[in-house]
Amino acid sequence: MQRSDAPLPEILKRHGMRPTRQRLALAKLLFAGANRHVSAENLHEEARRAGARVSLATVYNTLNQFTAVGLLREVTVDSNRSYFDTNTTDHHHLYFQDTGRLEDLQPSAVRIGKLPDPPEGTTISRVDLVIRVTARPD
Amino acid sequence: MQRSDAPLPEILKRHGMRPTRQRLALAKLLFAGANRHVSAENLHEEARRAGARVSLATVYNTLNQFTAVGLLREVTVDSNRSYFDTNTTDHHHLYFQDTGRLEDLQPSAVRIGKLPDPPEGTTISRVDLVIRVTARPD
DNA sequence: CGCCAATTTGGACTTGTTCCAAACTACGCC
DNA sequence: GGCGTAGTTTGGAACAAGTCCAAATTGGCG
Repeated sequence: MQRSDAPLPEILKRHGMRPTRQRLALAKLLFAGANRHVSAENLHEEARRAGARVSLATVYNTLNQFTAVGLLREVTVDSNRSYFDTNTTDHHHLYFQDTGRLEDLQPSAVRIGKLPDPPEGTTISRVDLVIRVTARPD
Repeated sequence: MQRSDAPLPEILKRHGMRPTRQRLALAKLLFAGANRHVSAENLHEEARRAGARVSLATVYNTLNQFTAVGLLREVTVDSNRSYFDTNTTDHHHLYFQDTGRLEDLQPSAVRIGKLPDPPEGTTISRVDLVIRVTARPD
């Protein structure tokens, strides 16, 4: 399930970024397969294991850039680590508090029946819903 | 709008904590008035201004203890700072991305029409919904 | 090919939070 | 009311995530 049929270098250029070796390696990990949720450390480690020479600083830079241009979305579920989601379409999350695992929910799994109007002078930029679950005790 | 009619020392004891000078001072700031959202730094600064001699470490300890016994709830809206909410009843949040301000929503302001069943072996511990707003551009 | 702006990088730095061992204190007991 | 002790507080060290920076590298255009 590829995000787009365009080759990765094209996608990067289209968003005003040079297709460097590092960015391509990270983009490949992020976008080649199914949707994913990654942290910086997490992706860095994976890139190294895959043989890519990428510094942690570059992983941070790249994740932030990808997020800025809309290729990724940042998900805030844990106050001491950032997660990035390759699924930028409208959807919500399931968070396993015990393991830190984060999963997408089908958009159809949740229906929000009513929302307040945003305060005067503001617009809603996003509505995030997170279902936190723990192992059932027994 | 006080949380409970019991005096603060009683509330602390009831939760297995000694009513120390520091905890009382912080509890007073947190629970004496309307519901609030605080960060550790934030509350520490306020306590000092109010003349309480409390170390930052104690503020962290206290916030964590209060949260553990259910006097506070942690709200995750910003991945590099923890917020604590004195309102522990069921409700959702409005977050002003520009200013970092966090507000409670009336429980009635949001209706969640449908939720998925939790995965086998897990139970839902909490459902958090955050409406993120920004200043309307113009 | 060669140049220059964009990018990458290691390491220093910052910020939020926890840890720790020593000093302090609430409180039950006599 | 003093005492003893377990619970608490504290400053500072330690930690972890993330950003900054100046130097080195590299992609892309002429």
